[in-house]
Amino acid sequence: MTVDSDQKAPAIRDRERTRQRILDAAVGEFAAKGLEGARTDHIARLAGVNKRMIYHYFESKDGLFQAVLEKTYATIRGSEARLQLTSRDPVEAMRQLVAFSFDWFLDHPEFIKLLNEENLHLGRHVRGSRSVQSLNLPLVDMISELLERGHGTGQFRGGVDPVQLYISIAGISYFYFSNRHTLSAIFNRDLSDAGAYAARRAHVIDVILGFLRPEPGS
Amino acid sequence: MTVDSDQKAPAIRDRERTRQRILDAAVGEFAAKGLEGARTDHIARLAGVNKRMIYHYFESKDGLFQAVLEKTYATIRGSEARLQLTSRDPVEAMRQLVAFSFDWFLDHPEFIKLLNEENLHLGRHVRGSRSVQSLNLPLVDMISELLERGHGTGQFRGGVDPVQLYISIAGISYFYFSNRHTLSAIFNRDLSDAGAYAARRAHVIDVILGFLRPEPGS
DNA sequence: GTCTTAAGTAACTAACCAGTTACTTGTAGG
DNA sequence: CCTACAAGTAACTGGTTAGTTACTTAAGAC
Repeated sequence: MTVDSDQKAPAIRDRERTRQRILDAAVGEFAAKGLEGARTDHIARLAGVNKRMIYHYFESKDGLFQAVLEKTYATIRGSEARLQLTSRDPVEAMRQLVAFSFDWFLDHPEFIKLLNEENLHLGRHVRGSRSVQSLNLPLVDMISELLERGHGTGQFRGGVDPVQLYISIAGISYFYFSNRHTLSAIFNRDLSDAGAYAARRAHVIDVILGFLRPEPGS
Repeated sequence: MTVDSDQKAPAIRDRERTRQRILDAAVGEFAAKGLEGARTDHIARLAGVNKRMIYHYFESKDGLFQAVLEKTYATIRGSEARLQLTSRDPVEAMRQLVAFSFDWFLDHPEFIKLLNEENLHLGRHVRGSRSVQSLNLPLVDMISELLERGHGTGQFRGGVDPVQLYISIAGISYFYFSNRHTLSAIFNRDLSDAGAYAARRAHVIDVILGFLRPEPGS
């Protein structure tokens, strides 16, 4: 009877690996089914791990969901921090920033699903998380810097609150993706194909840059 | 033994009333707990109706959820149709339209919750609903008319797709409300008080009207 | 080597919940 | 009046599921 016969493979014990496998499986399951819809048995099976391990490492289903949120936030904040706005021109740099935000949602549908779910639950996991709240916000800092510099050169209007603008940049893309299914049904038009994405991307950039144009008088 | 003793009240049989009571209770329950989180027993108890009646009138939990969505959409479409843009000036009228959209989300938090839930489920109830798809879209028509008229007077830029603009107007407000809880945690700032609402409302109007200003050259 | 601790397992349970069954009762039409 | 049918009820069921128990086993410290 060798190790690779039909016997169970010898259990390799690796704290970090097991934790990571559970987390990866949970992201998909929670994004697809929501917090109540997700099944811990299914997550364990996907992760190739005994269900008991979820409770060993994350205490509860809610604990696991919180860990998933923390991981997701850490990932996007990391990418934001690494974002190099290659152009020194504020208008071009802002265009890149808005495009980055749009593309992130396009490439990370699970991010949207998880945030929706968390907000349906009134943000109780995020509120309980030191980790999420301690992450800094690279995009808001970049927006501040660009607004100031662009206003200095006369390319942007003044008096724009960077946090409001951040929410607008995120929201104008986010809503399209998060509500794609109901919007598609209402407009009887598939908003999920490449052509629709390209059109939306161009529009979103137009709106933000159009808004930021300086007042005629100033 | 009179009717108002501790005996059960005589069952009044009223198809429409019972249906309506179930529907009203279900809106609250689904908005608060989501599709999986909602409990049919709880809906029945809230409605003061036997649980069997849910299945009598709506066939299944999913059927009830679909009916709730249909009711919700019918309500907003009705309000949109009754919207009187009092100003003949396109800029003023657009301001009113954007404000209407913002205020609707503010006054109807359940609308946002239900749409989020439906999109988490890939819009399967909306897709199965003839009723939702047959509703026309008064706001899109109004936006079209305003865009055209405003471009004619030189107050608006040209070449704006009314459907894209509709999605932007909705999204820029919607995201703020739907993601209020996570945003509040991230910014460590309460976005749910009256002052925050007023600031957001002003910003949203600014963004849309700022975008719509005509190109300097044209 | 052995011993302690943490990783891992299989089987279980208590609670829950969507949907059903088998029934009673109010009411509108003739 | 009475009867046919729809409205309404109480109690139940079968399947599911988060979380637990009682246990075994790998691996690092000394």
